[in-house]
Amino acid sequence: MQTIRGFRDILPESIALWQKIEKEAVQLFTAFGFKEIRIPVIEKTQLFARSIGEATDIVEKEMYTFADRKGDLLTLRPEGTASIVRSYVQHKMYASDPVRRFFTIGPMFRRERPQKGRYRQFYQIDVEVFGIASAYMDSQLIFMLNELFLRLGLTDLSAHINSLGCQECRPAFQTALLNFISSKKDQLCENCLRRVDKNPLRILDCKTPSCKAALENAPATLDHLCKDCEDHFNTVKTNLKKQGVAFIEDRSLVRGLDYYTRTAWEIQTTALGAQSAVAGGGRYDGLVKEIGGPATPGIGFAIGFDRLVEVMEQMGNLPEELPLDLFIVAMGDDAMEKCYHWSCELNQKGICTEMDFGSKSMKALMKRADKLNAQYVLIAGETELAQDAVILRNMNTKEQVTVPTQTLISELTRILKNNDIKK
RNA sequence: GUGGGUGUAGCUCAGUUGGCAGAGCACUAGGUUGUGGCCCUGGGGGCCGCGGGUUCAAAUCCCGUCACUCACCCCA
Repeated sequence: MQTIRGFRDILPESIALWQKIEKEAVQLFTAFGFKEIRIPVIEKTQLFARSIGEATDIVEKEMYTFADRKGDLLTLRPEGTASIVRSYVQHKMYASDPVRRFFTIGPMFRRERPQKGRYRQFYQIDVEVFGIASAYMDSQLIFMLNELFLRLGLTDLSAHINSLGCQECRPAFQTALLNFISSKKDQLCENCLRRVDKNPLRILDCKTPSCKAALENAPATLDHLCKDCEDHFNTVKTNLKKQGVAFIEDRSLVRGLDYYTRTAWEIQTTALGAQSAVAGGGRYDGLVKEIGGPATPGIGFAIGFDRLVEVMEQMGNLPEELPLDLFIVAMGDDAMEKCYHWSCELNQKGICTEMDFGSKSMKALMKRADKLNAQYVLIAGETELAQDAVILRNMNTKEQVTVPTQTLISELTRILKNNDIKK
């Protein structure tokens, strides 16, 4: 038996890094006023189809969709935004306070062909803001994301930003784009020809060389922004510049979800082969209304947790494994029983202690202590126990002291708590 | 969905022209009666991915299949 294709176990060896990233993210987001929200991993298919867009790759061919026993069409969430918007609307959060800042962390599912940095179950750290239309929110989110990467020690990432316009300016832009494309149709790939009717914006994002060449001088959303969108985008850029957040204005950045408006961005890396995006986001001012709420601006981003972990692993940026405070070597049945109780008591006091419950030779037990990187070893032998004492060995200095059993716990607590501070 | 690469011990990998299934690391026991790392000696471990075919004989050649992996596509 093994995991199904594209799914994987995250084993204890790599968990420390996941926890470190999660801790930094939660701390930072909390400082910016974000609250955690937890949402289901399954929703009605319709939710994703409506929000992400019927003609997108995600909805057309990547979703895990199935009928439950009653026949309802359900889908394993391919992204987090739709569910959070649904939650915002369902609980009528706009009524008591339309301004909300959320984050959530969890698995997403897309049935794509797996490769480096791409899995069918992958994790996202998701951030969403409702009720704030100002460009200051856009720049603040990008600033916050940038700050997280800095804290994690990531430097060779680049932020790509673009503006996709809004309901006002997009129709005119689409007309201009379609006009341009109609003269280049013979140079477009099959996919793009399909997109002409369904979602022409996506053609700009095509990586096929012939398409890229044909679209070199294609109109960009940036050249067709209405006054409001232009002001908005300028404010975002000005803020970022003043804050020292480096970015690249990328006119071809479109993104594969239909709900984006105005600012869209992506944080890219070269460390993951073809999978360049470590994080991506954008504004979605029409989505809340689309899902049945009042017109409410929204903006958010998602971080590819797995990819972030991989980038950091590649940089060798790994948290140190915590050493074991104490390993207990018990020789004989009487010693075993006494040690068992000491061991549990120390565990209760938060001292990382382990012992072996089998009857092994002392040499084997010492070897195990060494393997576990134990800082101290408590040796409970018959000779010492006969005098109500045990030996405490410092594994680094090889110093050994005899400790009376009466004061054992207090003595160990003292020594090992000091040890903790040193770490 | 399409294409390339790879599947042999827990891990990393050798395996010649088709001829007994191998190494290093890890594990385990001992050398040292009760003291770790280094060293030495022994031991356990294998459906050679799976199924079929060719052959006296297949890890090796052929066909199929599955998995992993990288890339296209798309995205986190």
